[in-house]
Amino acid sequence: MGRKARYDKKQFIRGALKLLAELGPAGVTMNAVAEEIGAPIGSVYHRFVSRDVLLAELWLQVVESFQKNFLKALERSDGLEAALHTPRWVRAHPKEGKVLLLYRRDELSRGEWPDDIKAHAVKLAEELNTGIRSFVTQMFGRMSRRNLNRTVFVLIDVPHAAVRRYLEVGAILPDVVDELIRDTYHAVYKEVV
Amino acid sequence: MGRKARYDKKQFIRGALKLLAELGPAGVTMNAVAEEIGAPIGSVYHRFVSRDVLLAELWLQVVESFQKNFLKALERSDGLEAALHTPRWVRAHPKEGKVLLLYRRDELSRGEWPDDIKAHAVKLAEELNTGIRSFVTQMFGRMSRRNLNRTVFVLIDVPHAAVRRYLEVGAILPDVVDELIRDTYHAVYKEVV
DNA sequence: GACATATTAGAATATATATTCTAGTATATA
DNA sequence: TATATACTAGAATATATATTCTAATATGTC
Repeated sequence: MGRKARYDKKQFIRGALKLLAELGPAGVTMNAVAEEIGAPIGSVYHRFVSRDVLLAELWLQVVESFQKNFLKALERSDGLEAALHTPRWVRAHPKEGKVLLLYRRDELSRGEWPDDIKAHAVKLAEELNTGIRSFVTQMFGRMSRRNLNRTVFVLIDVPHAAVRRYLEVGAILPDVVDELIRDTYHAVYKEVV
Repeated sequence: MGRKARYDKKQFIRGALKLLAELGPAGVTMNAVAEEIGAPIGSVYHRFVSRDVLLAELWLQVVESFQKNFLKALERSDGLEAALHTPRWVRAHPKEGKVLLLYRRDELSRGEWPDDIKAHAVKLAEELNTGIRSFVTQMFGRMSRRNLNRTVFVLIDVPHAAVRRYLEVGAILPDVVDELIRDTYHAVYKEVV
């Protein structure tokens, strides 16, 4: 019932993603998003309550994309694969990579989120959390704050740090990145592996 | 010649630093800066051409503060000390730490910088660059892109990554941070040290 | 003490964007 | 074919902040 839609959420999010990767947060104005896909601004607001929510959905989509295979590697107890997932994912998804690694969530979307979006965020956070915790238990035999810290560092923080520098200047990720991540992985897990 | 100043640059920068660390970039409005130190907004503009320039000067001051002892450690060819400088400096300068590690320069100050500020930035960048390069030469016997990459990773990227997570949530830096930085250092430099 | 001027004061203005609002359009359903 | 309504359209509005502007004020110099 009612007229057929010419533009849907996906298109607006794709447009916003492009603008965000190319111009940064300030470039993602509602007019720019509309223009990017040739829609009137009214149609953007027909889909998203606010810019804040549009960016929130974009953010969650990016996080979900990143986490998907990262968690799969963890489930296989393949820590090294999980650590190397970051550069690989970034190579395959350059725009998403920029969003995840160059901006902070609260820089993109600051207001209160609607319940469904908040729920989605909680779900993703919990998935990541339990994924890492069960990996730690597998890996070390038991959970401890220290082991958790080391794992988060090796599987997430270091890979992100290794990649970020290149994304900032828009350079292609060299292979050294993977090499460094690998070295760090073995160093920090030396007692275990 | 003229009346005595009641407010100087330093005070405004200090005020902006506090706001930035507490509220993020959006909290650093010109009115807020003025209010922070009880000055009229006209006096802020009397000292700084624009918000952009105020933030540029703040940024350079923070970078300079960070680099000072970092470079000293490098000059002593003390790579480990240089790597550990990040968590130590952040503990000693929490507000500056947040600014340097949580925000990107172009997020704070986007416009064209006046010549003197640009010159200052170039000077700092060159100092860091030559400091690292001469350290690499000392350390490895010769300069190479690969050795430079490894060094930047170990001395800067990894320490920053280890610290960032805690700054984001306003937590005190635990000792694990130093431990992890140390482990990574030895791992990546294993052929050398 | 008078003058020149660096500085304080803060109200007024400019500008950029998010958001709202009203009108028109196309399609599913009856 | 009539009707309800999801959607398109984009002009008008609201709002937040940076910036400008004009008028005082105090202090060093003559």
